[in-house]
Amino acid sequence: MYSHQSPSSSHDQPDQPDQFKLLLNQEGLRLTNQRQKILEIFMDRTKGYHLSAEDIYQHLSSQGERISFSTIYRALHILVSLGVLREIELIEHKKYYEFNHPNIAPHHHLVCIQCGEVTEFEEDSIIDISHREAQNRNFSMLSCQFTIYGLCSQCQASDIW
Amino acid sequence: MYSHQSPSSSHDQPDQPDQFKLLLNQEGLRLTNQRQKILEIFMDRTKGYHLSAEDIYQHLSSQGERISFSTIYRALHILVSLGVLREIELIEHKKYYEFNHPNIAPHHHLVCIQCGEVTEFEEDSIIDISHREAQNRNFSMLSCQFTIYGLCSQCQASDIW
DNA sequence: ATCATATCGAAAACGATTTTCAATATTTTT
DNA sequence: AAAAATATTGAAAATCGTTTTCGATATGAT
Repeated sequence: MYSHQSPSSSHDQPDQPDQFKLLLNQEGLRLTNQRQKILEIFMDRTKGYHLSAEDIYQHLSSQGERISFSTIYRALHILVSLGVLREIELIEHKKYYEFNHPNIAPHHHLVCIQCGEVTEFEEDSIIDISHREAQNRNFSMLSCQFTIYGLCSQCQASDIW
Repeated sequence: MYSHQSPSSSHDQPDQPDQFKLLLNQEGLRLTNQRQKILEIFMDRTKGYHLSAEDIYQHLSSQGERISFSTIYRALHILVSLGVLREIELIEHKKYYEFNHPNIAPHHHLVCIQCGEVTEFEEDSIIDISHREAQNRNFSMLSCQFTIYGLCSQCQASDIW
């Protein structure tokens, strides 16, 4: 079981885990051990920006943490609904999640269909276009996804066709 | 080889089925009955622009045609690889196909996440942006997909939240 | 403590798609 | 026109990422 006195209560600095706890509690949800571990992975940018459920499972397993896919998927859904994560589908049939830092501008993706490398780019006009097109049709826009598929320079070089 | 006197040779106007046959034959493939039926659906625009495998199955079934999903999926893949159809993923985990009329400019989609209504729009700057971003990163662009998700005017009205 | 509720993991279910495989159809070769 | 080679078919099983079910467990509130 977890310790009674939260490890963060001894700090002065506002503690991110506590913020997440609050967010979850507001919805009657709990910041469990597993959910905390998942959040830690997203906050550690060295582990990648775009993580799939599989990636998370691998990360935690390699640290010796035992977690089930059901728990991972459930946590991801919750975190998306709370606005903590953003869900994107870079490869068909596979969802990726990224930390939804509110200060970070919305961005779009370039995907290499060979090696799977993902690069981001920002482009304000995309959002402008989206808004304009949505308005033209009396749509209320909720989100948009713009993805460019191609071959990265390395994969272009290694391809002989 | 193919029939000696092609049924279209009596026409002056070039016959589309024969063009498809040619296209397929060039790859050692055959324009079978089932493939022809599928093509007919796409050419009849009153049946919708964006069709899923399920849609095609329903259309053919309602006409009394018997066809299996395996055949539909196989045909769709072939037609995409030949450039006859274009594949898009408007809803997660579900692919739609549209006739890839070469004279029609590339277009993008607005999807109502409530009722599923799909509207198209053209916007040349999307392609321009794609090319620019791809070049910036030494990507060779193969395709891009831009989709705006939101609520259509009707679904906005019927929603009380 | 006790009760209500949230969460967990394992395993089964899902849904769209893909593959396998034996039977059938079409084309090409004789 | 038969035989041989090849492509296509449908039914059923397999995939794959994801979701749900369910009984066991953990947490939070009274």
